[in-house]
Amino acid sequence: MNLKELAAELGLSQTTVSRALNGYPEVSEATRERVEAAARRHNYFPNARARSLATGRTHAIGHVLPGSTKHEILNPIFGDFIAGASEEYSRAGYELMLSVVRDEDEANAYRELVAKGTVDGIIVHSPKENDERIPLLKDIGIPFVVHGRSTEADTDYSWVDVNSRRAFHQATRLLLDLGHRRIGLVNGLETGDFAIRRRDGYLSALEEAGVARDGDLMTSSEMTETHGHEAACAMLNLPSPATAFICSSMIMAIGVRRAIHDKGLEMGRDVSVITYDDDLAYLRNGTTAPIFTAIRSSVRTAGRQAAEILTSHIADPSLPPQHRLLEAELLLGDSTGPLRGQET
Amino acid sequence: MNLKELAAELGLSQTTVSRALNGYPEVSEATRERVEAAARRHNYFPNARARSLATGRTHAIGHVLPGSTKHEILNPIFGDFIAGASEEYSRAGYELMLSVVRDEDEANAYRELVAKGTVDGIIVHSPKENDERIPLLKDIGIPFVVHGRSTEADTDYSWVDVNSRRAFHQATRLLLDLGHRRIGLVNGLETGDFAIRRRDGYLSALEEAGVARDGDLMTSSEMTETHGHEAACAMLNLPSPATAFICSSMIMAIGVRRAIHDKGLEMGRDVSVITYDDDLAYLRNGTTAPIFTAIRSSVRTAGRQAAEILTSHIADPSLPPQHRLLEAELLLGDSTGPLRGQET
DNA sequence: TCACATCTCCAAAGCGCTTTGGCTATCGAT
DNA sequence: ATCGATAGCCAAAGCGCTTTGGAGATGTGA
Repeated sequence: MNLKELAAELGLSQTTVSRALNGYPEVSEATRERVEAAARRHNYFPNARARSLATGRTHAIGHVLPGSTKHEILNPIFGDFIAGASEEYSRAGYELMLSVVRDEDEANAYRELVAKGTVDGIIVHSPKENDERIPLLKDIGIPFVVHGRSTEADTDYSWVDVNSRRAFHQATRLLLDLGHRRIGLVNGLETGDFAIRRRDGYLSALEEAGVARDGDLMTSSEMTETHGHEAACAMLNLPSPATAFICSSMIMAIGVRRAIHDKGLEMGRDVSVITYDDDLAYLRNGTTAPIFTAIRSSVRTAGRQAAEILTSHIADPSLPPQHRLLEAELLLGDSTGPLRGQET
Repeated sequence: MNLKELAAELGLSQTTVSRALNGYPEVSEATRERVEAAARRHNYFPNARARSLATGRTHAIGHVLPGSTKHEILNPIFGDFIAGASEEYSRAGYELMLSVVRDEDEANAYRELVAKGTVDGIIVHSPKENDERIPLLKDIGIPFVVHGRSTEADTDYSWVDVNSRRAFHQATRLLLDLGHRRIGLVNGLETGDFAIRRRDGYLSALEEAGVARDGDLMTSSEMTETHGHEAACAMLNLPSPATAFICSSMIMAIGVRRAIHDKGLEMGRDVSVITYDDDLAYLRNGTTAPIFTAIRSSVRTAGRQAAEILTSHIADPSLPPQHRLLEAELLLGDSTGPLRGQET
């Protein structure tokens, strides 16, 4: 069933039917109702491609992710992020187009997406330091929102990000206050901009406390359970072992916990752990009380907010870039305690 | 830059330019090269909406997921599944459209997707027992592939699935052979069809061994770490406690492992654990040797295969439904051992 | 030289919608 | 009775592409 057929059946012109369904005022209430009833009856929906050809708007948002190569892993927070974004998309009537692209093709992927006219806006995932995609998208001139920020980018653009510098500063500070001096940082890949901010927060807290940094207590790798385990094992076997850890994700923290157990130690009593917690639906940090002491910020919320900013910019391209800096909350769980030996 | 402009610049008709770019034979090699060079130079890509309006094909695949409500969690395997599917999509020139839909809207979502003409085919995720979406999609008449199967559906349709009945049978059998009789099943929600098959495999192995089923040793819940932990705690505290566990996902197994440690026991020595392993990129079961004894099947492979079937059906709708039954492999790790007490 | 393929290209229609620029009928005001 | 405004509708153009049905140029064999 298409517009022409529907109009024919109603004995109306296509113009009138179209206007009736799109809520234009120059059609009487009576015929509007008649049209709407017929549309429902025939399960009529205007063809999206035809509509977007006519209007020039696609009502679709592109999400481009790196990760089709074997070596790249698909970020596990992505699921929750789009779940949040989808809340806004379904409200505002947008579709979500997903492209998983090899890193080296990414710039082309954006150009192509825009040239082909498949999307009205783009969400940029996991920006790198001084990410070249930002000037590229500015150049192309399509609305976009970055999940995270790219330091040193000198242009202004919209982003949604967590104040992870502050969060990691705060977490490190807590461990320092508990007496810990050998604090291991189990970070994600420091090609990602957010990982760099986290490290900065960690380092600045150490510096404030007059604790020297130690390269042996800092690792950076893909955020998997096994990497967390390996990193913690190494740090626990140092001549002067780590007594506390800060992890960049729950999954890594789980690996760290395993390393602590392997060593015959107990988390919270012998070794303290604080983890960053994206509040993922399938990886909750305890149901009632938190298990890990954690710096938490919902990535689902971030997704929703990014989508909100983007749809508002598509609706009104003259809007200035918007920023949302989400503050993570520090939740005390059972995985932290005072430095052992100090209490005796 | 659009076709008209490009044609004007080349002094050719739109027809010729279009044919040149689409590889039709009725254009000379010389002009084809000239056209292709100009297209590259101007970064020209045919507008996808216009093309699909003209051809009737959208070159897009729809993935519909339940999960926009607070209570539903987005399946964490989804990321890897689409990473696999995307390999095929980018090869075959398809886009991926994602809809996250509330459960009650799902039937409508499919109808709308098709009526709007936004996709050429659909991948159905997490089918339920006797899922009504299958007859619905057959009725609508759009190519689709189901990830998983829906038992008792009397119609034939394309699917990709793991032989999880056999896998769970085999895993249970191994534990029985090791002497275990109190084997806990920590299953996913048994509204999902795959969870039912897994339970069936577990039960049939028990029955073959003449071991009576025990409701206290079987749980079914969302596949989260905390649910795994809770389930295992309860089963370890039974008057006649579990001595072994079979888990439906790595994440649950991690929760089970935590419960075992909480109890002061050691996994592999005191209590055995076998887990199902989707081979997720961010949750590898060890890098070199497996940590958990596991039944493994790559969900990324499943995604790729589902996409392959779907694109082939779109290319030739007369093809009969296709099925891929993937066999999981049982990998021995350190989490299993003979029943304690029997060895003495 | 002519008839007939064969190459290479083109004009125009059409995909299903929105939107511009009318046109007609009605009604209140003059 | 006339005029202008307004409400309600419509015909047709146009979005950017593909594809049908030729048309002209060139080559081939009789």
